[in-house]
Formats: sequence, C-alpha cells, structure tokens
Amino acid sequence: MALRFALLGLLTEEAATGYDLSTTFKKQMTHFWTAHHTQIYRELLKMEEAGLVTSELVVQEDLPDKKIYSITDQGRSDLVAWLRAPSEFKPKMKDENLMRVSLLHLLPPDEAIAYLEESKRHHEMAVEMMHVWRQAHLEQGATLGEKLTSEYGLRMMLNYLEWCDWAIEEIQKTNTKSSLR
Amino acid sequence: MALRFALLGLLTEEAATGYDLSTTFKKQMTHFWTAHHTQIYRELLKMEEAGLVTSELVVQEDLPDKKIYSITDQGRSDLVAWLRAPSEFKPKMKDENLMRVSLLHLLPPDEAIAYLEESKRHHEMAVEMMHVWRQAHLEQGATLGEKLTSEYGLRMMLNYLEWCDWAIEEIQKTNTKSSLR
DNA sequence: AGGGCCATGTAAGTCGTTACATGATTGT
DNA sequence: ACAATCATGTAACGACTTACATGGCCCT
Repeated sequence: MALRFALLGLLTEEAATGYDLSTTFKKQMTHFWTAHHTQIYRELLKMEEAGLVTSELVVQEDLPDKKIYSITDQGRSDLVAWLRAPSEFKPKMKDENLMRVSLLHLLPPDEAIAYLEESKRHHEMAVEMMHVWRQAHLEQGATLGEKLTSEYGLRMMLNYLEWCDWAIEEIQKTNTKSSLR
Repeated sequence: MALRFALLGLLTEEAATGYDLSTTFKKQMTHFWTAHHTQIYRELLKMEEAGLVTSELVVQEDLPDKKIYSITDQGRSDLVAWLRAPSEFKPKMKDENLMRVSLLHLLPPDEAIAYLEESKRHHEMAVEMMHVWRQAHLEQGATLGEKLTSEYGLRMMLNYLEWCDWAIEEIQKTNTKSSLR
C-alpha cells in the first residue's frame, strides 16, 4: 500500500507519466523506498481502476506516446487519510549490506575490512551526489518532505561513514589481540 | 536469497529450531531485516532439500515436538561464497515511517509535529531496549557481527532522534514565517 | 557503431504477509 | 478467566524482481 501513497504524494505536486514517477522515485526516495518501473506502471493501472488517478493519453510523433496521470479528489482524501492513520513505526528494513556486515566474522579480518572500505567508497559517492542534488533542488521549490528526507538521507550516510571507521578499528583491535595470543 | 544466508549465519553459531531462529531474528536483526515465522519455516524446508541444513526431530512430552536444524558443510561454503560475492550496495529500503515523513507537508504543521514526536517516543523506547540487550549480550559471547550491527542500530536510532528535533524546529520555522505573511 | 534517453508494458517467477489452525503449560 | 510461551505449519494473497519486447532519436 505504501507505494500507492508514494505515487499519490508525487502526483499532488504535478501530473506526471509513469516514467517521470519512476525516475523521481530513484532520485528522491532511494533512502527509504525503491520501486521498479514495472511495478509502478501496474500500480498506476490499479489506481486508475480505483478512481484515485485519471490519465490522459498524449500522442507524440518522434517520441513514444505517453500517459499523463493526475490525482483525483478521491486520491487526495485517501492519501491524507493514510497519513493520519495510526502507524506502527515498525520499520520493515531489507538491507543486504548490513546483512553481510552481521556475518563478517566468518571472513578473515583483512577481507572484512576490505568489504567495509568498499562500502565506504560507495557511501562517499552517494554523499557527494546528494550534495549536488540538494544544491539544485533546495531553496527553490522543494517541498518540506523533500527537505526533511534529503537531510535524513544525508545524516544517515554520514553516520554510516563514521560507524564504518569505528567498525574497521574494532576489527583491527580484536585482530591484533588474537594474534598476540 | 538474503534470508537464506541470514539463517545459515545464525546456524553457524548453534543448531536451532525454526522457532528459535525466528525469535533471534526479531531481537537481533530488526535494524536491517525482518521475517515472519511462516517464511522462515518454508525457507528451512527448501534449504533442507538443497542440502544446506539437516534436521533432527525431537519428540517432547509436555511441549510440542520440535525440529532442530544444523548447518552442513555445503551450507557453510555457500554462505562464505555469498559473503565474498561482489555486492552492489544498493540498499533496498522499505521504511514506511520515512515515506510518511516525506509527505508531511500535506498535513497541518501541528499534526506533522505531533507525528514526529510520536515517532520520537517509539525510537526512544527502542534505544532503551537496545541498551538492555547490549548489556546482556556484549562482552560475553557476542559475535563480531552482533557487536557491529547493534552499534549500527544504536547509532542510527540516536541519529534519528537528533534529526527529529531538527525536523520539528524546521517545521516550526516555516510555520511562523508563513503566519507572519 | 554503441549506448543512453524516452516511454510503455507483459509474463513468469520469487519473496513476503495475513489469516487460520492446533494444543498443552505457565503466569497474572 | 485470559494471555503468553512453546512449536509447527498450510493456504491464499499481495508485493516485488527479472527477463523480455519495441523503436526512434541523440551523442560520442
């Protein structure tokens, strides 16, 4: 259900095609949700059936035809009702990276550290991309939600980098201890 | 596939029933993965077929019978192979809380703040539970993975609380600004 | 010449959730 | 009396992923 409300949320700002929605998803929401374009297209069809959105077909000559979706009043009220519904704050995380981290004691220490250092590099790149994105979007037409979640994503990534340094030290400590024995 | 390796990882420490695995999952891995017992039982059956685990039926009198699963050599080597396989560091998050946060501008500011404050309370409780868990488990038989991921969970939650305070202030700022106009 | 962007979707499969079912024991 | 703990599972559904398919335009 949350994907449905994510799409409705994006459509409150402006009408968009499935393609637009799927690229926006990738750029803005990576830090808390992911969705493939195939899933988004099918969800939009269901949402149209349910009367939450309407679509207008735009025929194009050089580019493929497209369908522009707009939110309906029904869609707006469903969205606000969901926002107000008591949620349970049970994060349903699926973080494969952390899954691997939780098993790093099964690899030799140098491999474990190499893994963490590679993950650091990825996160550092993500932090830089986030800075670029924020300079382009904030202070000029970003919604409150975008401000809050991009700040959240940034803080979490910086926090991850700090934790990574701590974790690498921790592995080195236990490593030198056991090699003294 | 990750669930499979999570279960194999737990079984490297000691043989366990599906029930045990599912409770351990809830306690230790909430911060990066969730799984219902129904899914775990089915996965264990598939893993036994694939020769990654073996089970031994223990008949009990007062309590229900149980099946104790042990990891096989095949299971161990599959697990290490997965740990070494190049991963893509694409976190596949599904965080319904953040999803709601990203849409808070659709609620009146006081409701948005109330939402964040409730989520703070939940996270504060989670932080306290984490402290209790760590005092019971660390420094006495916790694996490196448990140390690393529980520290990770703790840091992320504390970071969340700080971000929450920032977010509440941010909403109050934009609120007073617009009411001056 | 090859890849990326635009734009849509189908089909098949896997993963994950919810509801239901059983049944004795221990604690409040 | 009622809920929780122990212990397992089936069935039905919904969410999500992966592979495949189309086709022209623009850039290097």
